[in-house]
Amino acid sequence: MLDPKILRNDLQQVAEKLKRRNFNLDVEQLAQLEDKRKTLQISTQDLQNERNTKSRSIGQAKAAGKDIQPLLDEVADLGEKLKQAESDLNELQESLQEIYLGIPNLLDESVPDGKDEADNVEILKWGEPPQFDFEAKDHVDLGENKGWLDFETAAKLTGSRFMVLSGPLARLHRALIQYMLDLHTNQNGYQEVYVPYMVNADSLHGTGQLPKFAEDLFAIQGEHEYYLIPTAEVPVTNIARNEIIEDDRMPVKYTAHTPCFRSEAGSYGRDTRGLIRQHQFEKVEMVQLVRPHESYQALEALTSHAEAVLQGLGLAYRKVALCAGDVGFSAAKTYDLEVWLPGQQTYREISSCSNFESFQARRMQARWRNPETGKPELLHTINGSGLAVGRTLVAIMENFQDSDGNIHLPQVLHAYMGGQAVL
RNA sequence: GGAGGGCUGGCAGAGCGGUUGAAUGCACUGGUCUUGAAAACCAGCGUGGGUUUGUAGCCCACCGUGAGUUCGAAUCUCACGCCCUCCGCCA
Repeated sequence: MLDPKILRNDLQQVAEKLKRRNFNLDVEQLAQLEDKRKTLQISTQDLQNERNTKSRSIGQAKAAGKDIQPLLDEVADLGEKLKQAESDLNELQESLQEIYLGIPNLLDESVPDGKDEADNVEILKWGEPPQFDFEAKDHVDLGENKGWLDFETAAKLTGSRFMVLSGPLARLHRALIQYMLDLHTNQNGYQEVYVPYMVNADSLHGTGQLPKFAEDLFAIQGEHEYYLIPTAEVPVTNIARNEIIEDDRMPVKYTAHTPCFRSEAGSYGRDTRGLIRQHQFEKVEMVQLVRPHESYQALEALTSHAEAVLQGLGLAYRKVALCAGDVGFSAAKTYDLEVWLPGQQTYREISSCSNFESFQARRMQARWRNPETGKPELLHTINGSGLAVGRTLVAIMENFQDSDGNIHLPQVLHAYMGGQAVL
């Protein structure tokens, strides 16, 4: 959520900035509602003041043993008027809130202009895409030929966009998770956390998935209104919801491995082959809660932590800055890391690292105590994948295949595979 | 699933329906004292919002959440949520 104050004071300017993301803010409507809110709030508070004052005088009169009937007559119709005013104000504030919750974050000035992912700007390339003297297979062929990757059984068990891994591939999948967590905890200074895979609606409002993106989520049927997490970002970031973090604990750096569940409602035709786009996938996530003036520096650091995973695995990738039209709803700035996939002859997203500034923190009321003022202030939230495990598995299979369809594992994984170097 | 108990400021913990936004203690901040520190003493110390050029003043709201009773609710009623204890079941 944006700061309501800037929406009031610089509405025109905010609308101008939002145009960069192709978001049209109805300035006229907002200004009108805001105007109404102001008068209504003032009159309501005046009535409340009147009620408080008169009630107090009734109490005093009663204590003094005076007749309070005349005073009671005086406030006879006040209750009705006040009730009406309060409910009008409430209604108005709710509709304002609804509008506010639907407004995306303002972009950082460094975000390049652009309409969609085609306009994203490449920042750097790392590593060389491998050259094969044979026709490179994609991960589906490689996995199915070995009998380790099975979409048909998954379809029987559940439906489309699920997979069954078996044998060495299932182990490699697990090994990747261990490798990533160890890297982040041992070298990058993160604390590992284990969190629920189901969350309530408040948490999803906090990080911005609700109310706007409900169709992307799986909701649980039953007595509780719970949702399967679409990313660990939701439970991990919400650890700070309604909390005030003391300065000596800042910055807070969490990493977590969780499954992620996405309905992929809006992408029926895309990536139907393989395990690039599944309803259920594993991800190792990094989340940082930082002091506001340090957030952009932290975004660079966090992105480099994700890059370290790719570098450790020896996978060629590029780093792109998302353009204005492609940055997600809650983010102010996002870097994507895209790994080279020989099977597709292209770079594909494997990590997304974003600075949300105070956008999520305001929704969550996640604050830190600024030692300079002694006051609680909204903190900034940063997160990024480090990495998407399923896609990392794809990258390993496709980049390190040989002409016989064997997979040669990067050195750092050998220990996690019990010494095995080739699958 | 059954039976109880509880949710008050950073923490602990009071609170007859009427100047209670809330005693007291701890913690914290400033000051006095001290060579310095501690102790002692004095003072300050919640959050959000409105108005406003305003970190001034004034006003409003907030004692788990939401409704209700009342001129007036932290205090009474109802519903829900969460926590704790005991019994049952269970990885």
